[in-house]
Amino acid sequence: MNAAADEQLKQARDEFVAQWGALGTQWGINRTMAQIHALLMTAPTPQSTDEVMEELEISRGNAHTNLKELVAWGLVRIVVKKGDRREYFEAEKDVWKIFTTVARERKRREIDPALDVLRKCAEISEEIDTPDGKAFFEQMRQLEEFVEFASKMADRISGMKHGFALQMAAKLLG
Amino acid sequence: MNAAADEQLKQARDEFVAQWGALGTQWGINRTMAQIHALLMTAPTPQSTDEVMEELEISRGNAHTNLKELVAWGLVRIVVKKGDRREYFEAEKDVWKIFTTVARERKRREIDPALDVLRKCAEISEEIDTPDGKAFFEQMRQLEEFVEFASKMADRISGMKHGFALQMAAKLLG
DNA sequence: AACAAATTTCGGAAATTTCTGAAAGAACGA
DNA sequence: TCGTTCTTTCAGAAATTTCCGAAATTTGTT
Repeated sequence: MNAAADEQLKQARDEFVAQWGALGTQWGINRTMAQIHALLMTAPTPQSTDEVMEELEISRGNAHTNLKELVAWGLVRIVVKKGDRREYFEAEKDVWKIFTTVARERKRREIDPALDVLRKCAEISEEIDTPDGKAFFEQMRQLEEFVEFASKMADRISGMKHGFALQMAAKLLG
Repeated sequence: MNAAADEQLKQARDEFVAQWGALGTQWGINRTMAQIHALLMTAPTPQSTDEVMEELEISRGNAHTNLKELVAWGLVRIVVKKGDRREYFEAEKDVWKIFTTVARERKRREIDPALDVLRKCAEISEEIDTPDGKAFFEQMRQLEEFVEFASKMADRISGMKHGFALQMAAKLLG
């Protein structure tokens, strides 16, 4: 039978989960969350909290917190099976959807707060009537302008359908 | 006199440095590094290690390590003044250059390693001849394809001149 | 060479983040 | 209502990251 194949697959998935977790750290998201994401992206069926705990050898609290965090990001859905009170978790597998979701979320968490800071600093420095003051204001204004631009681009791109994005990219890369 | 204006400017800069530092944490880079970057981006002249230490109230070791890290990123240049043995540090202030530098560096640190992982996982799963094995391989392949695409886009965009990027963006946003 | 001034390194401390394990809180059925 | 099963929360422990301070090294001067 294909017990050998199953074993190989398990090894490959374990490798992916471990490495994806390590990458997650590099990206500023926590290892467990990245591991769970990798696990669910490659799971043939939705997984329960207990299955995730067992697979990754982590505590219930840890599994729970990170699963819910992934749900909050919009990368994972909760699935309920009838006749079963447990929640099961299923990851979005479409790469373009994953990308747009992450882009939207990172915009919200990284770009928007930066804009707030820059606007505030531009505002409080606008009136300073010295050369250094003007230079500071100008720097804030330029940063603000750029981040605003980035914000709009992020909205645009993450609103695109895959096909359209590809088409645009082809023009860019070709 | 403009002692009042100077005081206002100092407050505005301090605000920017503090907030930019806090944002840095969100972005997965360390607070001090982000603070130094903010400080240098808004400094009228290149600053010495001692000036940075004093301004941010941090140790010499910390200042040194993070200054050199910023230099390694390519966001800060070392400047030498004649008749002075000290090194001074000056940040790139052009927002487009900052952006392309960060884009290149993040590609190198985040995208390229992910590609390696995905290629390896695709390779070791290619031969697995079961439905789940094929599904796993296919998922790896799709992720790989997408990340490769992202990699090329990053190269393209970070190689652009500001004017050209704006032009392209106008088409996208307009 | 001897000294002074600056840079670099690094062991351990401090701060922050992440995780565990257990208790508390819901949801549901009997 | 009571018991069972699953979910959620959270205080303290563990792990990781960041930082300090001081010693070691390098660079340049006399």
